[in-house]
Amino acid sequence: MENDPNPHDPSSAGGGEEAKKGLVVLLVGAPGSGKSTFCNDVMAAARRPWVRVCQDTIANGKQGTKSQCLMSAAAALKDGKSVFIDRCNLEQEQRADFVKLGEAQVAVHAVVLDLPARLCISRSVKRTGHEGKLQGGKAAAVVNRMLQKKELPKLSEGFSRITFCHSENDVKEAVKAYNNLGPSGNLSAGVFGQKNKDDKVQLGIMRFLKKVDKQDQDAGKDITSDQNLTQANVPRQDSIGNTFTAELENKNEDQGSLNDENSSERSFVGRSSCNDVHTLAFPSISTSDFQFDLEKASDIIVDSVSDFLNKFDSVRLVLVDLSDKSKILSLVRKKAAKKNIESNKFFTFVGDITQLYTKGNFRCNVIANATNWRLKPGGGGVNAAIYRAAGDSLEIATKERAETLSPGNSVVVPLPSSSPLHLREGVTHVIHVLGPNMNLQRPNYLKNDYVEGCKILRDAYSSLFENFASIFKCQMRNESKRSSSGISNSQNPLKGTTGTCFSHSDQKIKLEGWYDSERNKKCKGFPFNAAAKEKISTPHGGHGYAHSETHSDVLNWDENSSNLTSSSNPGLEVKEKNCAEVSKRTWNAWAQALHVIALNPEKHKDVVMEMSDDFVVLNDLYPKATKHVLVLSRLHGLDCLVDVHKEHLPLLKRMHSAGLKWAKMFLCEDSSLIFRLGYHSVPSMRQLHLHVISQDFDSAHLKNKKHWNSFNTLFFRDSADAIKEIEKHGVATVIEDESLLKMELRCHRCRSAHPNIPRLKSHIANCKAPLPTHLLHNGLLVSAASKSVG
DNA sequence: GTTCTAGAAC
DNA sequence: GTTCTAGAAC
Repeated sequence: MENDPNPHDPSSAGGGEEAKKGLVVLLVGAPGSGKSTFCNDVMAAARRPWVRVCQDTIANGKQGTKSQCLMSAAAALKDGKSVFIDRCNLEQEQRADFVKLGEAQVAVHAVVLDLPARLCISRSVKRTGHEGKLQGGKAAAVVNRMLQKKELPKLSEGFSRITFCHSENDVKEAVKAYNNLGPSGNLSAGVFGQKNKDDKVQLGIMRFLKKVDKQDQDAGKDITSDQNLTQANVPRQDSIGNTFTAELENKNEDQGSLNDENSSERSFVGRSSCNDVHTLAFPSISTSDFQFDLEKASDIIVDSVSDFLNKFDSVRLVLVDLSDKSKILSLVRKKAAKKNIESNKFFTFVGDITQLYTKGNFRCNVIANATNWRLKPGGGGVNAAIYRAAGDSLEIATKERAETLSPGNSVVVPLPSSSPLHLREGVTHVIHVLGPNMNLQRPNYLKNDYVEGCKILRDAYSSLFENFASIFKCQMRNESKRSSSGISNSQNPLKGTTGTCFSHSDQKIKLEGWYDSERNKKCKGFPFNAAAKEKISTPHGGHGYAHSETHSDVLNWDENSSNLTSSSNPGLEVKEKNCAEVSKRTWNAWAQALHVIALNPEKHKDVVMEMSDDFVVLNDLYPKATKHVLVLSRLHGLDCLVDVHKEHLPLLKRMHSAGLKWAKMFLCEDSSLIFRLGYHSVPSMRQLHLHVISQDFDSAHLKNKKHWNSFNTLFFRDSADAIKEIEKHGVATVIEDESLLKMELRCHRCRSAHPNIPRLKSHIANCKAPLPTHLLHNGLLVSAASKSVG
């Protein structure tokens, strides 16, 4: 091979030892962007041997495959030549294997021919005799479709140099640079010529959100035009551009551009479409007048926000500060980025919390007030500003609910519709919250006791967020009762928590009355005292979400009875009914397959990998990941998780251990795998079965939204959590809301949203973000590093 | 659970 | 024209 000069290469004779150092240059551009012309122009007057690898001609002049291109390129490199990869390379996934050609021995460059779409289309439409047979009318549609998928290359993909060309002149300059490159020379590393990298990204999310005018999608338009976008779709952008600073730019620097789409969504949503999303704006608690340490406070904010957002979808939290030089905002931004907090759900905002809508065009239906223990107006800062802006009605409404507040607590006050803050800003509730005080001039001074201080600050944020949740939970329940069609998924922020009305404010606070009469009737009967403790073993009455385990210790929920459920809870009534339906459910013939195997495993030795008296292990017939096995209970009558009670705990633990053992065995074969063990809330197949599934989700059998969401929403109940809950309450919380299966498609690592399964799959194949902290920290994953779970 | 397919979306 | 989803049938 080494002595087989490539016929495409005019200078394949090679050079001395130095000339053996090749270079890989990936051209990136739509059809018609001039990739082949670029290669030809460089090669016509090159000072080093080049090979052009073109997929359209690689198979004896005909269209070939990607692997043929890879082989041809590798051979040329081995021969000491430099290689142009002349294919569109518009998506990261398409580029990845070519980048690997470098293997640290050879520099890999990208030249991006990012010319106007209109120009590419007109060239493609006009040309005849194109190598890839892409010409004429068909070309316009193809170019447009390809450009929609465009992901601009990043250095983090493995390129040492990226040159962006936006005009014919830029192209000429780039040709010249590569022309002049001597046999042993190299061009300096870095990104050159990039402009306005968000152009396409904004378009992407606009399309995703179906906000782009139909005509903009027509073939002849320059779809990268920023002007079109803003004029057509983002009215009033100017009025808010200066104040809205939802900027977590450092987040996931090395992830694919779809994550960038998420960043765009963050600001887009903030501008115009958060009216229908429950949004809480809150100031930093205790860091101003109460002089709490900013570093510690920012850690607590980020942790609390992260915990909360893990529990709910379609809700937003906004940390607000008046100053654009705010230290707390910048600390939180930095830490939120580091923690991979979902950037479309958590924002920072520079501005006046009482004028978010009128000055910032940013609608928040709930705002938090960092108040004083007497819940009185005045003092200064946020408290004074909110009382002033809300008028007397806030003071009156507050008095009706509570007289005082102790540190670490909060109280919800519905804002009368006559309040200027309600009328003008659309704020429906104010949540007063009191944090720890480190200022000796103020009451409850903690004398620099940061152990106690941090605990109280965590409690304060937990209480604040729980109270925020209680507002939309009660509203939703009411809506769902009013509407026979139920709650649409897009507006349902619940991630499956058991519906409860709760408050974390002081005992004397009046809890009824802040929601409307119908809800009131339902919620009034809810026990707020220790009596509820006895009812915790009520079937399906456990807490809603595994994360609350940690909170419950801190907040002593049993004492407050705030998150307990009982049969008087409307959310629970619905739930119990559903559970009854599930247990009585009839199973179709196709759903009996596992049941049949469980009862007679010896007749299915072809599929059964391990057999014991009470379970069998088998490969999932349609695995949704590289490794996906089922640990199948053999107990008759135990069909799904809602059937499981305390007496089944030994069985559940044995199944868990078996699952763990198989995961560890797979890890010995491939240490890069990571496993999760759990149950589907509502299984499709009869007979209790535990899924042991690797988190790559790399499988052709993973085909639709239901497949994805059944493993990546609260529909999937981690085995370790289920066991803990059954130990504690006698039953496991089961999220029977099937709308979970219809949720938007989000990457299980970085939480970026994707419009369809193929796009999601190509993203997850490359996403390097860590798995969610609640899985990592609660021992719910089995990896080579941990090799343990639960 | 899967397969098939009409029709929507691109 | 191709891709993708979602609902029906099994």
